[in-house]
Amino acid sequence: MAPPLVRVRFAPSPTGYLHIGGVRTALFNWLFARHHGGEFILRVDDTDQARNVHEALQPIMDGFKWLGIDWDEGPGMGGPHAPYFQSQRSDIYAEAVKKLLEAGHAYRDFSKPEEFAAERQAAEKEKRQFIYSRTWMAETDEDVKRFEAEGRESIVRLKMHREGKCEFHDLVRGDMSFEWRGEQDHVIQRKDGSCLYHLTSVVDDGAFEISHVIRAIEHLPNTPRQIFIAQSLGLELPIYAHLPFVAEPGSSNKLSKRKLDKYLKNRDFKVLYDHGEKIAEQIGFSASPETFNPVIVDFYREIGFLPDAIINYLLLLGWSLDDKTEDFTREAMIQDFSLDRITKAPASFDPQKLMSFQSRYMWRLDMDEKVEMVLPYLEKAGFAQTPASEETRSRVKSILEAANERISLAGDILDYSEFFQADHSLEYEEKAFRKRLVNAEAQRELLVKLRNILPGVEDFSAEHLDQILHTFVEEEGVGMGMIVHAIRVAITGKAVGFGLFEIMAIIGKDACINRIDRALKLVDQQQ
RNA sequence: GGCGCGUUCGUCUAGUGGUCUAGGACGCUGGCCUCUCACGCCGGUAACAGGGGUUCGACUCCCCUACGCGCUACCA
Repeated sequence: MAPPLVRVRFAPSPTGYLHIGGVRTALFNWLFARHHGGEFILRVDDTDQARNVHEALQPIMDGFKWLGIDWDEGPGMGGPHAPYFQSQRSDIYAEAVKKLLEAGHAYRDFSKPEEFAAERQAAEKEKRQFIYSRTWMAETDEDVKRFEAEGRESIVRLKMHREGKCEFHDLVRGDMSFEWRGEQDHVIQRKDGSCLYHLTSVVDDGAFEISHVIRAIEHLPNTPRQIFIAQSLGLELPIYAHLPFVAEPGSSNKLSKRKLDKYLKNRDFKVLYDHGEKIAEQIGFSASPETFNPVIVDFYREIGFLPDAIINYLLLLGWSLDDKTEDFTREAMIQDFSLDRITKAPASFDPQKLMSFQSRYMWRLDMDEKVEMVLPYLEKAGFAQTPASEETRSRVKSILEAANERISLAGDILDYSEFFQADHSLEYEEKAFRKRLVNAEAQRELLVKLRNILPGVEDFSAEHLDQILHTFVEEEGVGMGMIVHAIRVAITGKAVGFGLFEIMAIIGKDACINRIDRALKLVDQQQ
């Protein structure tokens, strides 16, 4: 059976984390494949990895799975072109090098690193373009013997064209043209026999029958040398599409994991990070910058983001359908995606806009889904048993209904810990306590009066409490504001929150009374 | 240095020679709603990097400059 017309790949290095920019690249590949009914392949670029590949790959695969980006071939999936780890494909690369050597498109180079470097430096000093003299190029067996007799060791270099142009069409950039003479005789094989990126990448793209290479723009200048390799090997050229990179918030520098400290100086970025850190602290997650960092996908999963929100946001980072559509379901984005609507300029990562997608997606969730999302946070923070009791679930549901748009991240449920704390251990915000109770004698008196009618309230529902409170203020001849704040602070410890009647109903009659009594007692003690 | 890519509101973007006194979204902001906060609603702010062409007409085409970024590795 003929392979499908579209086969694309994403080739991560096993670094131990999934970078948000990488996700965007993978997403575009994935969408392109799904749109065309093609295949998306994951290949592991581990040619240069000393570390434990399996361990370093797991977070990347977990990240993709969480985001709903699935691959048709690759680690964990197998496929007709296995293995999908470059570290296990050395023989294939060695074979390709041999072929290149035999055809005269590559040569053994016996230069010593310092000799080569000296040539380069000389060129730089004279401000002329460096082109290797090929002094130590060995093309015959005699050459090899001679150089080896000198005790030299060899690597393999590409014997690049030195005239003419490399022309190709890029689906995002248009027609591209590079002078061949601008290319170096790149090394493709080290003296220990291991091969370098350009070689392995091209060989695998060929072997996997990759139809379209969709990757970040930093690879654009690499394309001529890769085309050279592919042509020299007699491979069919893939179609290229180079994506703009994802930039730092408010800058055109490429987003990098290493610069967290710097990003934290950006206000919006810091807000996001602090929001996450607050949640992480409460669930006892140790926030190491290696994994807990807004350029890494794990960060978002840990604090309760929705994969769909992240994907939707990333989709619009360098791509748009028209001048207004912003919300895309998976089906819609697969349906509408096309490479020709990709932007050419770098797109900077905007934490605020990401957050606005997240909020919208969160609000739209069904109540049951929301409860399930939020429960693990309460469990980790010690506010609920695992598994949560029916009582806890129904309380959580009430809170979520009342809190409504106030919860954007699943971890935000921890902002409402007052509903899970014991009456005697509730903490009061000092400022609110002073303003609404200690320094508010009239309000306090009203609070005492109200407290005394609460025991007689049979129906403690929000609707009924609404009535009771309104009747109360009417009879007292005061505004609602005179009583609401005092109650809120007394029973939640906080100055702000959602509707007071809902709060009272959720906390319940006994607890409300207990908390009011306790608050009043604390006021006495302070005076 | 050489080569390449890019440049519309603070940010993501729409715009492919006249419909652009440049549209949408996020943000910011004024007001309304209101028991606080949030939501919601109504309104506001704000951009074609600069200079030359081409053209009756340029955000759109060409050239130059500036700025940013990338490649120029026995990294990927």
